[in-house]
Amino acid sequence: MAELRPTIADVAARAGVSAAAVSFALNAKPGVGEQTRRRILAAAAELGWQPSARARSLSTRQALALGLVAARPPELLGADPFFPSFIAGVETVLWRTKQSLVLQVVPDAETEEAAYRRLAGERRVDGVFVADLRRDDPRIPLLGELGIPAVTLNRPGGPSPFPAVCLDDRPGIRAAVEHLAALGHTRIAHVGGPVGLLHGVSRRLAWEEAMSEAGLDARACVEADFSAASGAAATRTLLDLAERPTAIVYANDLMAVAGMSVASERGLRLPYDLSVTGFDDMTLAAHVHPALTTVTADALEWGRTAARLLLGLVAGDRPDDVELPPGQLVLRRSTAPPL
Amino acid sequence: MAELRPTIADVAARAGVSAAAVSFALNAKPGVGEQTRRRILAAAAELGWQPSARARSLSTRQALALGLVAARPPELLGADPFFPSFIAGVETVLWRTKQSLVLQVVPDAETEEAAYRRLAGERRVDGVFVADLRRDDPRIPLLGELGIPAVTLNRPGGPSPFPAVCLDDRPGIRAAVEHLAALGHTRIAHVGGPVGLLHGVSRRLAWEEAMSEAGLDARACVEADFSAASGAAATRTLLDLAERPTAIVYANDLMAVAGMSVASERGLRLPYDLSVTGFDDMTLAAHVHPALTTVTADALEWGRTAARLLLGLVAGDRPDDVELPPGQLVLRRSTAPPL
DNA sequence: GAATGCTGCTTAAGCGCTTAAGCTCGCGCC
DNA sequence: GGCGCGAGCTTAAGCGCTTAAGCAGCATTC
Repeated sequence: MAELRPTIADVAARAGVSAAAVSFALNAKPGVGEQTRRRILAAAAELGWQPSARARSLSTRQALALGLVAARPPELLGADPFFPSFIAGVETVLWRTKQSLVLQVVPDAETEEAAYRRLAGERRVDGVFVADLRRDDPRIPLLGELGIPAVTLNRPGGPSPFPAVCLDDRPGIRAAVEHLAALGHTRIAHVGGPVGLLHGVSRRLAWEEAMSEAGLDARACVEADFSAASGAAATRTLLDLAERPTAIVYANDLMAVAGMSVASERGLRLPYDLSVTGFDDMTLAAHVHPALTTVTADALEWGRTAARLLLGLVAGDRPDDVELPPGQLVLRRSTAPPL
Repeated sequence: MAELRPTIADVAARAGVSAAAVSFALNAKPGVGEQTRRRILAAAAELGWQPSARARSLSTRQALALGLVAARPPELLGADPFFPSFIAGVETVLWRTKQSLVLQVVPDAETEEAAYRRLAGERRVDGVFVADLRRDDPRIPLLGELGIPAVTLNRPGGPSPFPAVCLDDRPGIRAAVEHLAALGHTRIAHVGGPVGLLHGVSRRLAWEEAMSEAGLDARACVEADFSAASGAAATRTLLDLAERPTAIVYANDLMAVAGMSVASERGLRLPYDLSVTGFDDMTLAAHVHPALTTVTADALEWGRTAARLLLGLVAGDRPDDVELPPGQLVLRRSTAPPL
């Protein structure tokens, strides 16, 4: 019923040329006269022909696709605004180059490795993005061994053969601490991400540094895992402290929002009894009460840049690392001088 | 430097057989002796050979991939917990079948159409998921014309050649209204999604029906767009009403959380001055203050089921629509009798 | 006027698989 | 002993493109 979709041969026949000529015309290669080229393009349009990506990629040895594997438990994946925005950024550039994004969501780190092996082994993608870097991340050597181009989000701790797109989260955290210190806070706690994750520790270290520079004691720190539940739990721990903090710097917005709720629940009035800062500036941050003072993180731009870099790498460039402008502290209502 | 990856010919040579035999052995087809099969598999393992997905799909005429196009503005994409969870569900089943997911994120409905055309035209995917159905959704005829298998999330309004995976959101909304009415509320407002979206109107209609069944007046309704900002704005409108509602049923959690913040900001004490319900049960819902009474929506399971259905369809089945169990109202602290 | 070079095509091979068809055994059977 | 037959392979074609190499025709060049 539905007739087979046209192939390059059909287009060639209709335009009265060989298949090779069609290919040349389509890819804007020299060797086809202007007249003929137009005739071919017209024929292609009339037949509604689009070259088959599979045939193309078999003969060009390119997948014309990039891969992203997200190793997060499903519930965190849904809550965290990072991936969707990053992906949206990636897509804006892939769209233009007619490439596509192959996404793999896996529950844990073991499956993650298998996912990379598969993506590379089956040659489904020309390159991959590496997010959520861990300490001594096993993916770096793995990808090196698999021989697949990759771009890392931020620089891994050890040596890496891959270019990185970096967004320094330290200035934002420092700014938050400085802001709180300037308001008069002295007991500023931190709820961090997992120390296994590089951006977990980097935010924590930035907090410690800024604290010591401000001459403050940097001991009130709880490790959490970026989830709302863990943020709430960490907040309870901190609020139970004998010397209760008057401000908490959270490593992401999600935990900050959960923490604010815990504080409210305990009858603390925000921001007077407790000041709070987040990180990410997720859209909801501006719409909680009090609106959350946080640090922006342009995941969209991160995605765009990473995509451009990876495409370049795949095309044979030797791109340098790129440093994105660090996030800005945006002041809202969740911070105030301590009572 | 990195030697070329092995092809089926290398494996065949090493095992001392023809390429065809390797193919048979790999795909568990008859016609290869047990001995030989083992020898082939061993050779493949030694070389670390994996069949190239491109070559495979060219010759089998299958992309071995499914497509999902998400047409949402990037900021909403990031905030909404639906897509990530849905995708995670899809992936759990695709992982086993060695298929992959091709994701396209596009900013608007026009680009969306082009995205489907491209996915189908380039034959990058064997089938697509259709989410966020609209009234008289143009994608239904489009996909029919493109001749690509599809599965819709919920049933489109008009006739559709495609099977649907349905999750009825009406019982949840009705339960919310009934719960509020039972608590003694009479002025129960609704903040709905865009009427252009089927699940926007279906939730609204469910609210209206439940209201009229409870003998209540169903006029306090504001259309929003599922975003936090729009939820906040809608809430302001409602709270400005001469006859201020004592309860608001939101069409999703994000708007509900934003609405709660608006109410707090105005000095209303939740849930006493205003009861609130959400929809989706995003993880954050349990961690706001007061914890949000909402309706569960198992996006993960939705993804799993849709993936199975689509794989079946692609394989030539004629699957029936499947009806998922409707979401449950989960009672938390954001609802209470009116003062 | 033959050699040279370009332009604008065509031919043919190849990408790495799948699969229909064919071939070669060894075996049972009459 | 010849025959058919199935099991276990191999051969070869084909999937729909790309691209190196070839070739015809014509304009230049000396």
